[in-house]
Amino acid sequence: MKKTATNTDDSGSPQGNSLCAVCPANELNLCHAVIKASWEYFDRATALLSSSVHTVAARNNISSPADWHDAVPIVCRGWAMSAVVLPGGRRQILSFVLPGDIISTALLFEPTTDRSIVAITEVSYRTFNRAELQMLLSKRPNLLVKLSKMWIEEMAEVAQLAIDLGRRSADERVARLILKLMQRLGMRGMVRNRSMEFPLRQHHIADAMGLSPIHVNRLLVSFRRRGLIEIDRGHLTILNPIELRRIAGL
Amino acid sequence: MKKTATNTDDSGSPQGNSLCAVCPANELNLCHAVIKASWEYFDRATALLSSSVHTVAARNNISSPADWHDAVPIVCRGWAMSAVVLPGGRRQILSFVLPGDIISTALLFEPTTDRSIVAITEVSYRTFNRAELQMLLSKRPNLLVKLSKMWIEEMAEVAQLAIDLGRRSADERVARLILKLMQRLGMRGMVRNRSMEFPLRQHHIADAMGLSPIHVNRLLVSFRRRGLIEIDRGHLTILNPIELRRIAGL
DNA sequence: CGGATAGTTGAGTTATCTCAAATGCAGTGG
DNA sequence: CCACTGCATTTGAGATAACTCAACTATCCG
Repeated sequence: MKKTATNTDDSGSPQGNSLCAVCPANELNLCHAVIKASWEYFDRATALLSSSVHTVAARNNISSPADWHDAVPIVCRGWAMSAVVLPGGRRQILSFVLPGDIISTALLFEPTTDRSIVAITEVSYRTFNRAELQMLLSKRPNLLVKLSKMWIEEMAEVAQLAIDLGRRSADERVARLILKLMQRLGMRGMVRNRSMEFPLRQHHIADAMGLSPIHVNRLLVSFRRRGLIEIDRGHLTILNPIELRRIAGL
Repeated sequence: MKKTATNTDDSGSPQGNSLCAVCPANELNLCHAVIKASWEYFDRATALLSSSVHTVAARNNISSPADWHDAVPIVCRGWAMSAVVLPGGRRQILSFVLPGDIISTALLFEPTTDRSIVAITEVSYRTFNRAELQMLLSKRPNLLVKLSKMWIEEMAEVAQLAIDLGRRSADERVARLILKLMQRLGMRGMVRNRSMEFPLRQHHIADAMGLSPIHVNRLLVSFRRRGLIEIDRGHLTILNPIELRRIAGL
């Protein structure tokens, strides 16, 4: 657990090729944390906070349901997932955590969570002291408004998941997942030519969308045969966005 | 839209047989709002707020996705549901709103929501002025902590729904729904002898649990045949809680 | 009585799952 | 360089949970 004293990288706007204030240059390829409006504020503010950086190998746990967190973790690099494990080996992935995402907004207020956070790729994340963050929140009412928006958005995403799982077909779900991920990565400037990094295994898609991995396989094969997408060496390209959106019901 | 000026019913503690500070005696059979810790505070505070009472007949909309809300509604009496309608007539119920529930925590901060709120029974609800409520929040840091807990709980419920829909069998889901509703009503003192008011139609259960109404029917018939529950004239009784919990996976 | 809403039951269909086995691929160690 | 292991993907075959359609019954309410 290396600890960096204070973040000295507070160089200007986070857009374009500038680096994220949350992550020093040598740790981060792109700046993502800005994608949510709220983060503009955090970005400026976090330079004043103490934080520490951690790296976790693919497949390793970042946090378990029992763990106690005195710090709030934010992902700088890599993909993670937030999931719940049920008896019988069943698992439901509740969200994929992309660079710039706070791992769970609830951790801003509570030191524990009932979810497992697992790294999908190698993940670097930075943790901030909760007490300091809360202090910051109480001092700046603006921040609170932004936080509430962030929270509402997080809630809307889980609700959307419930809707997908409850009332949409397998095709629809998988198409939506792909489109959503591309949209989220797009906001981070991590999409080029409708192509994105795609480290998910088929069983991740299955556990996220409430399907069996075998069925996910057949769906993906079918999507490829129909010329909708292409998956190649960890990258996914959308070949026919119009048709894919139609299937997704958008 | 009748409007009552100020709530004059601020009589003592909300426990026991006393009446809820939020709802005057003649509108409410029992006091429920206290079940969440946060409401203890609201109860005392809301006597100072202006509010108005509305009544809506069963099946009628309380709010539509497009509606603009300057006020935050809280249910005093009756059951409602919060749902999203999809193309193709599909519908996902995201939560049942019971007496004492704020209709959606998000409405504290945002004037619109993407959900339909529909009365299941006749519903009385009271709306509070958002600006005043927010003022109150900013003045009392304690309230904010309570609010965050409330919010985390709401998030956990939606997440639990997603888990149920994604990774649990139909039996499991329906058993869990029944147990959860009884637990929630129990906290409000609305359960006697494992029996509760149960105004849900089978299609409500279906839309909440991502099933077809016919399948729900067969499940309920089977539950009854197995001596697990009894449904009679709008009341549901759990006859064999141990077995029902086993099916629910608890 | 009639009309609306809800519940029940049967029969047949289908989306999705489970089990099983084959293939490919990437890393490891001799 | 090869055998070996671990993981992911693919494909087949059969099972089943849940769905759809359709008809019948019950209940409520004006």
